[in-house]
Amino acid sequence: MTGKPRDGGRKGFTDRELDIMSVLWREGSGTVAEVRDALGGDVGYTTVLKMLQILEEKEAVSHEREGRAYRYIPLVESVNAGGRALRRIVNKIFHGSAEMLLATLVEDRDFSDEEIQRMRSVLDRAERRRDEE
Amino acid sequence: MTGKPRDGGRKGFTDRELDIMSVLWREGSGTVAEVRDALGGDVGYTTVLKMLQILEEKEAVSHEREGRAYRYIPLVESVNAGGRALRRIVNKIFHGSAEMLLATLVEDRDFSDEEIQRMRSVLDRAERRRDEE
DNA sequence: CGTTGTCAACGATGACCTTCGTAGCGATCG
DNA sequence: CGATCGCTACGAAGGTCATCGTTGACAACG
Repeated sequence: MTGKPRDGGRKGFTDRELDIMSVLWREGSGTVAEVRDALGGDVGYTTVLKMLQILEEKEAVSHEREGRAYRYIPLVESVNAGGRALRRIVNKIFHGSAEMLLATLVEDRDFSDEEIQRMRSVLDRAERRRDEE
Repeated sequence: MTGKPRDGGRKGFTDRELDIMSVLWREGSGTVAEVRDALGGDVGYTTVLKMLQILEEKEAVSHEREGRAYRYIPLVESVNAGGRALRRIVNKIFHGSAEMLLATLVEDRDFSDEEIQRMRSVLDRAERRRDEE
């Protein structure tokens, strides 16, 4: 009857936590009020504050004083969080097949030619990187 | 002080739930004992049963009798769950950029030439699908 | 027929998530 | 100066998650 241990660091974000991290990644940093505004203002001020304090306890963000308020700064990088999340999905849902993942992604949404071209370039770069070593 | 409502259907899976759904997707179906074995046997029988009952309550699986036991069958398809999870990630972490997502994916792991070729084919198909309509 | 083993149902437990109410503190306004 | 405002700190409330103990059925073994 243990429940899960508090994630002292490293794993994943819950929905609300991800909402908040998303704002910080996009803006670079944010005070409580700024984050709350970016979320549309439909959550209470103290709720956002509490989430930020919990995220700090998990070492996902830190803060520095700015006037009377705190400015919160992400410590975890979005690319790292994204890599973890993608690994989880490709393993648990697509049985390790990146091809199936990509197929699901492109079928899910209509991408422009430019987007598809850029994705192709990503694959080209990956291949070139492979070849030259 | 509300907490989140129990997800009566549709959204996402928690870690353990995903472990279990992953087994059912891979095997097609499973009894409690089969799922438990597939997970490595390091969780209690009643834990697995309970999770399956919760998943059934969420309408992610159903069951039919098989001898004295129940056989659980996934109702949610992996591709749908994958699509939802990918949308969440691309929006919240990669700010809507599928290119960034793909770049993170291919940098995270070393793919073989065959895998990269297959991913390229996925993009080709997507483009062809776009052109012919 | 009693013991043993497999199985589903139920309830409890402990940790966490998300939401706020309330309080305290300093600055600003009137 | 007193009221108010913006801010952080504290803690509680109600819900989920993940785990399992216990119970009761039922069948198979000896």
